[in-house]
Amino acid sequence: MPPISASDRVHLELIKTACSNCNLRELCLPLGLKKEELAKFDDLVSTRKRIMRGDHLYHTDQSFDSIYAVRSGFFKTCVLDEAGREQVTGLHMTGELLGLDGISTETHSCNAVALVDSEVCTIPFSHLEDLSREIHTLQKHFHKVMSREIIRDHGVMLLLGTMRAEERLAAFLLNLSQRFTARGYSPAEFNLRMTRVEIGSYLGLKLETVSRAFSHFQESGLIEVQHKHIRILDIPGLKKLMVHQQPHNVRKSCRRGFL
Amino acid sequence: MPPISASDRVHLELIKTACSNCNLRELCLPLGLKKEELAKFDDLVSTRKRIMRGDHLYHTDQSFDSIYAVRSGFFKTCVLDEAGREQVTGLHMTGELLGLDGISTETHSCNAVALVDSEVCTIPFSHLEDLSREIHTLQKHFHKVMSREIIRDHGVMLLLGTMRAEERLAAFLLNLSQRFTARGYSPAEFNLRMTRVEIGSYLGLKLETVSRAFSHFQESGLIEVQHKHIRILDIPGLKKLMVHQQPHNVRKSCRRGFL
DNA sequence: CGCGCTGTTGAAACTTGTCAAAGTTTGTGG
DNA sequence: CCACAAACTTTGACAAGTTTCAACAGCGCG
Repeated sequence: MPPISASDRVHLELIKTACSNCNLRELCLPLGLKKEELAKFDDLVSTRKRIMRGDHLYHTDQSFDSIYAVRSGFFKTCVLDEAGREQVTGLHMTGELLGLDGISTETHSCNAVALVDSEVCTIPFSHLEDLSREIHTLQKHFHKVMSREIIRDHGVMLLLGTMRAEERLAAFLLNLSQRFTARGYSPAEFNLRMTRVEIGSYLGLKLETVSRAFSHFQESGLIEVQHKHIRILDIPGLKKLMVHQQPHNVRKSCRRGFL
Repeated sequence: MPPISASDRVHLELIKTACSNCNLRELCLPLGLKKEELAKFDDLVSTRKRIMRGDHLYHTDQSFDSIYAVRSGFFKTCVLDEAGREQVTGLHMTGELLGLDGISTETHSCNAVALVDSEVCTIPFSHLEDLSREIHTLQKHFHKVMSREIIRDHGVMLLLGTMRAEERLAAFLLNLSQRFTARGYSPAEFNLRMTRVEIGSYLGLKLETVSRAFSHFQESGLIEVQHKHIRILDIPGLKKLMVHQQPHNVRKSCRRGFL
């Protein structure tokens, strides 16, 4: 929690808060807006917020009024059950939207935690609804974003429901790789921002299993692991793992992509 | 596939298609609409469709233009991976919306299959978007429905990621019970519309495991099973299973509900 | 009436989880 | 800037849970 200097910084950065000159425009909510529409959108997204590593952007049961776009950094969202078991439901990087879970009950139903020092743009939801009644494109795009989240969730269900440990980790790495690529980073080399426990929680595995799978991938020459730093050496090899590794239930037609 | 009589039936039923006198109004999309708004909504939802048991309402890769409200019957949605493994992503009963997955890419990303003879109301999506720009309440409610779907998905992830077989089945039965109750049916007694394979696919288990869990619940006096007919004898007992059955990782605070 | 589909049950195999110990990294405070 | 503690990771051995394989029972349909 930065105490005094924070407000200074916020002032400084308000200048850049305008979506119209944000380099994430193409990944983020204002995608496809015309110049004058974008100007209206700029008014909507007026505040930016800094979240320090380990801090919550919001908690379960906290009242909902805004969604957030990740401006920089990395977040996890997770739910807890009655027994205190945690399930990581998503890992969110720049340009992605957080908080959609809160719309339904006007109360957040998961926790959003920064995995590194991060910044988010706050989008007051009722304003977004107002504006999306005006701007066709915005309405459409927002619906698509929500729908995309549902599709992503289905991919995770497929992963959790049908894949074995190493397939899950392969799918996870390929998915990260693809998302880093979309953001202009290397597809093959990146730093994990989360711990083995968190990866395990996302993939429905224990940390030891995750660790063993990493080690095994390394032995197989598929990747190089050094703690949180990953270099993927053989993308096709990882992909093959996902299709071939299962024992013997090859049926029917083949369809959807992973994750 | 009903060949000739179908069109007759459709005619007959068009009379009742109006949402304004549909008894599912309170569960379905037009929830909360005023009288005159409801009239507009009636125009939107003009066609109803019959889907016979085992038939698809839509397929993966089919182009998207409408969402559907289940008027009667029971559906599953499922995704297939490259290897042909199926994951059931949802089981949908009356009043629930199908097809939200298609909004994102304007192509469906899962299969929707009727588990019994069913009827759906077709809601052309672009019309829905038009109307929800006019009718505030509709816009808000639609967003809530999508958000609720995301929350449901998180619950399934929690189930798949953290629960053991019997906990999953207990959660599943309690969830069904609750949804039947919301529709005015008995909380304790119902017929499963899906096979053990489908239950297993939804819960990330093999059919044998599902079968064994059913048998075990019966031995424990928690339920009575006769093929697809289920009678729940001990709801609190099932709930206890979900919290107590895990070995020994009780930590932290407790929060979210199941499924 | 029998064939196929669905469901049940048992035994063995396999995958992942659990427990434990030791090694590594990171962050903090001196 | 180093040292130490805490957090994280790796690895092994063993246990537990789930899947696999197989055989059989029940129901429904032609």
